[in-house]
Amino acid sequence: MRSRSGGRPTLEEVAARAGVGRGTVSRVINGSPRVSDATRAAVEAAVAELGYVPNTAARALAANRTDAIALVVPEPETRFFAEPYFSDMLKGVGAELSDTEMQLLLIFAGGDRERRRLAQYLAAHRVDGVLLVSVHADDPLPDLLAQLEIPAVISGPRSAAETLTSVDSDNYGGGRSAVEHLLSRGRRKIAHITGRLDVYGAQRRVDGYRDALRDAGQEADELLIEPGDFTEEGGRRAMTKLLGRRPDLDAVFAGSDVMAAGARQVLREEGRRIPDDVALVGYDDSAIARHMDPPLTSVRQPIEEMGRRMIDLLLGEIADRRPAVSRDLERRQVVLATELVTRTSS
Amino acid sequence: MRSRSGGRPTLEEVAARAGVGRGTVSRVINGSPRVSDATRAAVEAAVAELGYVPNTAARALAANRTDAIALVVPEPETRFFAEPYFSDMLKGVGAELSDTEMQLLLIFAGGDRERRRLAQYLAAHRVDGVLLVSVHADDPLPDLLAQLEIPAVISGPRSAAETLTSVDSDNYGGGRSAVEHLLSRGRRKIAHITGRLDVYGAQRRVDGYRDALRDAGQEADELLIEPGDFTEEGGRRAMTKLLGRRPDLDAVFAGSDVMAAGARQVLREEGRRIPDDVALVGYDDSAIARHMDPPLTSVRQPIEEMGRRMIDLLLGEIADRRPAVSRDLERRQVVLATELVTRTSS
DNA sequence: AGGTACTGTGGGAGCGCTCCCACAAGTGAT
DNA sequence: ATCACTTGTGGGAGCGCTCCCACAGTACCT
Repeated sequence: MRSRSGGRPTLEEVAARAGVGRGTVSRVINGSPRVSDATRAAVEAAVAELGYVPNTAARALAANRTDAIALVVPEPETRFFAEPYFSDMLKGVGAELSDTEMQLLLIFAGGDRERRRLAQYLAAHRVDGVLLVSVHADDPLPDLLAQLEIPAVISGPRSAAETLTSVDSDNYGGGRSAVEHLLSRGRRKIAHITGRLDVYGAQRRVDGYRDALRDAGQEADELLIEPGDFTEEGGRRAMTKLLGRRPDLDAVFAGSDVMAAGARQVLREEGRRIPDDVALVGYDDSAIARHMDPPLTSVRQPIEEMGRRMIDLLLGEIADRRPAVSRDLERRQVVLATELVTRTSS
Repeated sequence: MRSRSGGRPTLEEVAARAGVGRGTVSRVINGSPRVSDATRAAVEAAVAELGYVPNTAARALAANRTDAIALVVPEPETRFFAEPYFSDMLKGVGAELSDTEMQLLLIFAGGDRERRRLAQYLAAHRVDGVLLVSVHADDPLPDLLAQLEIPAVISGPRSAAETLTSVDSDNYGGGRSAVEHLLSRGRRKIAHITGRLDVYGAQRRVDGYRDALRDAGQEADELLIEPGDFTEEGGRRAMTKLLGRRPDLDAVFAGSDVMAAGARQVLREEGRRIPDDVALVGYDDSAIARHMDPPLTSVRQPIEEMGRRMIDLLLGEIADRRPAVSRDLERRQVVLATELVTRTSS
């Protein structure tokens, strides 16, 4: 029961089979309401009998869309797998996309070469939209996307003046809550190991740290702030420096769980007990936090939820752009609340 | 300097600009040798001036190919991120693909729902070929691919009678080498925690284990063999059973590092020293093996290399099929050597 | 009765390529 | 000079859809 030339059945063949025109079949396939029930049933029967599956290439050509979006990770694969952040986000993205026709592509653009390939790829408009995660302040990718007029949503704005639609967690509030928690536990000399400061979110956590101290009538002591780089080794280095400068510190707020793990090692080596001598708070509430000894108090970001919201917004942008509708510039910056998960390290 | 209607430039426009015909531009774009140097230069100049990028959809429609291949993972995302196996394979795949026009899609098909979506996807011929990893014995996916006549390469054949092109590491040899190593260290009561036995590779490791013992004049003791499931918890369970049945065992060969980690915990709890009382050997040589205490002797599989070979073979199959050339059925089952990495656990 | 509106349908035009046939021009043997 | 190739080139046809215009049919107003 195969069609002409042994190939896959076409719209036209379905139309012939159902005794209707091409347009009608197209309408049924695309769920247009302007089809009578009887006709719809006839077409659906023909589709089933022939095992018809639309030709995506033809559709893409005619409709000028691809029904695909890309999750672009401007990091090497290794990093992607190492950080649970991405896995959680992917879960949210996948979930939100699962009742859609959209196909998700995962594109790594760590090196220069991959960068160039990606630029070509985007220039060819091979995707309808882009999800951008983990972007640094000076990354030109967002501007390229804007120039190509490709709908895009960024996770973590590059700055307060981000022009792209973005979804973020409340890094400022997260930083505040960590410090407020430590203050409430009676800590007074609270150090902060920051993330990479060219990441806006890390910057905001520092702001939260500062303001929480200020609101408690305590000006931040610059010697208690040491920049890290989100790695374990960076956490170790920062902790060592902090202990050298302020041996009397009684708490550490690290900008990520991984850095907290590094800090913990140094504290142990120096004979400081956690939390008795020094309280420790991390950020991300990743698996590391739960398995650390002692279990780590950490600021949880709703990463999966962020993934879902990003898809929401992106699909919205894509839909908006289709009939060249006016775009509302409000509510393009979504910020989700964080939550402090208290464990025995503080 | 943009083309008609503000859209992207088309082949036709490039042709006009270069003062040649459409066919000629197409030949240049596709690297046909049948173009004079002067013409080629003119076309390339026009392409550069207009910033021409071919429309993939149109090409796909006209040429009946997609220039995309899928890496299908019949597991939930979680598993994918948890096991370093996938990350290494992806690295090899990416590397081998990087000087190609092929786009790689990553598709997870853990649940039933995803399965059905994937089937639709494949039926629509949205990829030119498929890479299949981690397939169980009773998985219908390979047959679906065969039926749809989609080129595919499988990592780890389903059985000795695998019909699909496959790339595998020498599981049999790996199992042998682990046991031979333990024998050479003077161990005589060597237990084996197997992987999931519906995975052909796990089965083969058992075969290697058995044959190595037999060749040493020692028949395998069935009470020393306990099936696991590749998880840490499974390793614990199996180890507990083995110790119960054969408290005098002096070595354990685990079918994966993760299971070895589980076994190690139980051995510790039972007060057995590693390697003094019980020698331990794992499989995969993953990060776990290096970081274990004591560092774990393990059988290394060249996973990245496997990824590269899979792409090689797949691209070959795709190319072969294009002009309906006869296919050679030899060398369709590639087996790569494993290597025992000796550390202090044995 | 005529008008106006809406609903459902058919099919032409066209999306931007590749494939392939036709053909001009050049090359070398006869 | 003729023929037979080869090389380089132009452009028609067609890939399988979507978009949209045209139009028949029906419904409901004047």
